[in-house]
Amino acid sequence: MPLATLRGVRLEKIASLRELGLNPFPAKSNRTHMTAEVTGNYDALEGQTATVAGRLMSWRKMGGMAFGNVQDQSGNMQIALRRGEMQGTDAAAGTLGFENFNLLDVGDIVECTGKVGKTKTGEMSIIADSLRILTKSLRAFPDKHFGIKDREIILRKRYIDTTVNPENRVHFEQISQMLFQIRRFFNERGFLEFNTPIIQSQYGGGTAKPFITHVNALSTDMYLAISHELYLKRLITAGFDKVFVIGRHFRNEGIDRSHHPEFVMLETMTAYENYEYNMQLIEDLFRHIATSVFDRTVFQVKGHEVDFAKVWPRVLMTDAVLEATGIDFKAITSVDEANEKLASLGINDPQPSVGNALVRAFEEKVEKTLIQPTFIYGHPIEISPLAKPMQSDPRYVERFEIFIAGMECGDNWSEQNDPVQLLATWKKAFKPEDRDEGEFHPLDYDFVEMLEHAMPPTTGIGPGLERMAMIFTGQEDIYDVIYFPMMKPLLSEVNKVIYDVKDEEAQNVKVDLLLTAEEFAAWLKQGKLKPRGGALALTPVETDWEGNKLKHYEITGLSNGGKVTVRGADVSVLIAETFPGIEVKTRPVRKANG
RNA sequence: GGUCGCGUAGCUCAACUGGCAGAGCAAUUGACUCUUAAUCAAUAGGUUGUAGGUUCGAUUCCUACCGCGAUCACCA
Repeated sequence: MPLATLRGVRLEKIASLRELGLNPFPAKSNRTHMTAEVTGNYDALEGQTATVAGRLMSWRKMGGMAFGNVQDQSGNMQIALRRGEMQGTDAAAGTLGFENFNLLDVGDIVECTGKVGKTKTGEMSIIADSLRILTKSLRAFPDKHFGIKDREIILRKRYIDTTVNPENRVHFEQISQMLFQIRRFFNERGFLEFNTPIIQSQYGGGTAKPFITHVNALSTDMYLAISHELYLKRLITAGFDKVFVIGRHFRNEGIDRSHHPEFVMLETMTAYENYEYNMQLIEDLFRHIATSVFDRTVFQVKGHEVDFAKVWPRVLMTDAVLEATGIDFKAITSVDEANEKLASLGINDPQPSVGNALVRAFEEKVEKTLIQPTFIYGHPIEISPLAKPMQSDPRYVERFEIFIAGMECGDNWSEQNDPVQLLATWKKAFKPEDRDEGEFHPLDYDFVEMLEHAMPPTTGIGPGLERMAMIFTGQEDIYDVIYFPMMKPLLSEVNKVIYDVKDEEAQNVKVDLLLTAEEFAAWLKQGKLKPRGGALALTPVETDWEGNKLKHYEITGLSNGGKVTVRGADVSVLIAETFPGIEVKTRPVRKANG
């Protein structure tokens, strides 16, 4: 039967319930017990009256007897209903009698009151005195035996998956517990939790492509946070010596099994300590989560057994590379020599500095071999503009990263608090054309001014919570530790029919259009594309495809609500001619890979 | 963004080399007072992701688009 027909049957049942005087969507339940409370305290509750409520997950009716299973947050238990021994349909009490059970469907939210008891087969059940429908469902859940396997449905409509397959709820509950235990861990150590801005006028504290947004009230472009670190440092200067944020981060970059554009990172700042303090702090944090949430220290991560009880080795990056490749980057003094050594490792990708070459060699030859939790420290200063140089060798900085099962799980350093040095490093690294390209963030003079008021010696850690969750819950895809992962918007054809969505309206749901210059001109002429507001944003994009430079234009603010990409010709003149009054904001040329 | 793969009933899956699109569950109707993937009988359910093309004939072959996945690049 088509979905729309199945739904029509349910709508008719709702009408029938109303004819019987029953409200298919009452406001309140009379629940007295969770299902796990009943099954867990059966001996104490046997014979007593209890009311459970939840989703009806299965339904077995046979003449004068019926059995169902009710699922709530705590678990699932059976309800047993017998004709003649339970209340009939009663508008005043809101109860549904046996004679109207054809109006009940699997998937409905129900409430059942009765005696706690066992059926003849010995299953703990509520022997029903009465049944109420608390919410009538309009759509059928997937088959309870085969469940839901379509990856797209699992990701787009996770509520279906975690209802039909309750075992998939478990690791999300554990992730919630992890958040609680992280807060407890830091609170117990005297840290204060702050909220820092997500919409920031400058993005800083890392190198990443930002999401750009616009604040109408201030008529200015702003950025979604790529990091919260610069705000934590302002708090340190303000005299809050131990602070942390569980912050949402947004990076407009690639998506894969360990990267998601929106993610959560724990960031801390501790004054009057250096990076060595943090090594101990994060080691303790992992151990605390392992024992408090999971009650063990050994975990299976990507097929490896990882033990968080052991002391984590601390290895200099140069030593790690030396051991793996025989190349001692400490002894290398010129870029050319470093690149020759790289080439000898089969890495034909010349780097701009000795430090970059070291990191390249490390990523290629060492990173994936680090299975047990390991600290790699002493990063080259070229890639660490915010960290303090090591006293023993100023080519390297007081910084460490954590690797577990070949995955980077945190980046941490002693913070550079010399404002003159920092500004010099920034100015050297910053190139205006790299702005918004993820190469380096813009110069933040407000931050430098803050440092000039003296920020005490400080250190911070920044483990990504999704990766931590993947390690502890055994998930190998970041999409499985994010309940609502990012998906392209989609309005299904069947929903267009059911909800009577007109094509023009549906077009608002579609995001991107790809048009040739001729098509674009035609669409403008036909009035298919019109500005939504008073301004349009135009971004020229230059694509380098095997040496051929191609150019296209991305326009946002036209009536389809998404991005219009036009190939082949400069459209700014055409737009200006078609909409004389419109303000066209031309953004800098963006470079993309072919 | 590149490359490769996938998309069939509400769900899980069939359909050989291009030849009448099928089954189980769910749904509807009926039987059944201890079932738990309840059982039994009957009925109904499809624009094969969308739009084109090739062909006497397309779920199958071709093109474009939409969505998802894998992988590479960038990044954490």
